[in-house]
Amino acid sequence: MNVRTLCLGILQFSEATGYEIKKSVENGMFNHFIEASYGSIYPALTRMAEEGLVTFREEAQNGKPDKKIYSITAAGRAELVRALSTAPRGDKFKSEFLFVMLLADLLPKPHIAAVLHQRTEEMRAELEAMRACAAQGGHNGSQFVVGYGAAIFEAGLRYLEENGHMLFSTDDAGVDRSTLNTSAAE
Amino acid sequence: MNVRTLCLGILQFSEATGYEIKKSVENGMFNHFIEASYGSIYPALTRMAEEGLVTFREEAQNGKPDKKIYSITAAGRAELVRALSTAPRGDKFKSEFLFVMLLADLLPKPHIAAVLHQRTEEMRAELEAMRACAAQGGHNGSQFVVGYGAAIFEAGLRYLEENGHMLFSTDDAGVDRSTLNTSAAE
DNA sequence: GTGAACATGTAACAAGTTACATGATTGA
DNA sequence: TCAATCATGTAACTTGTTACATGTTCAC
Repeated sequence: MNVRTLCLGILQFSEATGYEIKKSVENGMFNHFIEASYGSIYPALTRMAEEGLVTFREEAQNGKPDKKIYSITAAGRAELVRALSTAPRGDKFKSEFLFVMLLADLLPKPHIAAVLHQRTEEMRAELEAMRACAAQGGHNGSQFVVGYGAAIFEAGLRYLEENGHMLFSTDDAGVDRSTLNTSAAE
Repeated sequence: MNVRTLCLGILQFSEATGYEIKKSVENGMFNHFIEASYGSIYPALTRMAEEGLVTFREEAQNGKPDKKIYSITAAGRAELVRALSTAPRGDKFKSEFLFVMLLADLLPKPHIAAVLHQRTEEMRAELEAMRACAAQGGHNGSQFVVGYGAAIFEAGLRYLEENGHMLFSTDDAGVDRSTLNTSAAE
């Protein structure tokens, strides 16, 4: 999924400026599974306006550049539906944190403890933010999506709390050379 | 985290060819939070060999190109530790599936049902593969990491099973225009 | 005899991020 | 007075993916 579709999806909820789109992706209800920067949002909006997928009206401002408030058009909605209709690709999850934990043996234990603690706190904060969003309600889709995020974060957090100690038990046989490449499919 | 660090981390477990690194990232125990393609692995390995972070011995093969079996060096290990010591960036989760669910209103219900069903089956399969990996054991780090993945997938799967129906209830007030951009921090 | 697995490598391309440029206002 | 928020936009840069090139063996 590209930034274009992302913008169309957000504009489907309500008209917005590029700035607002960025903010809603950064702090809003969906920040846990979506991402985009100004450098990709602004060009996408400009191009889609040329193509008739969105329109905008300008609002003059004091000092700041004119505000461009974008709305999705019928053509844009059609394009959005088309994009949403192709089978979604599998979820992508990338975690530097887990990679560090995987190789925890190589690092001093106090450092591991610190990293673990910090990640726990981050997740606690994110979960709380999500629950606050969930409490505000919204339509079916957003409730479902926020609920999913909360479920995942809860599970992750609980796992860290209950299993973090694994990284410190002194079963120091070094790394296991036999099972790394073994997949269940083999 | 870049492909270089990724390769060093895997070589820390055991020597391997570029091909094997790719496979272990694709099907191995850690495929749920790591990713890399041949097009990034091979150049990384070549360059790191030039820099002395890894070494390799060649094994002649019939028909196939010579096998290059890479090992991490002391310098490589130092570089790995250095890379692992900088604070890990927050986890990144991207989900086209959730984005489609967010906008489920726009699509025919049978289609949503199909997408939901497919994602459920995919996750069920992935979870099973992960549990098989977990059963094989491994050192602390890998157990922790595989366990984390399993916990997350279990939670996600359970959520889909228990809440999928939300997307079909006929509370058709359209999309909610008021709560989209509202973050908990505001 | 057809496709998958094995095995390496490159070049063109895609997509997005970072950093910069500009500048008023507002709160700590 | 210093940082943050509001507001748009561009250009250079990173990073990695996709597709191609090559060729054998093995299982169905």
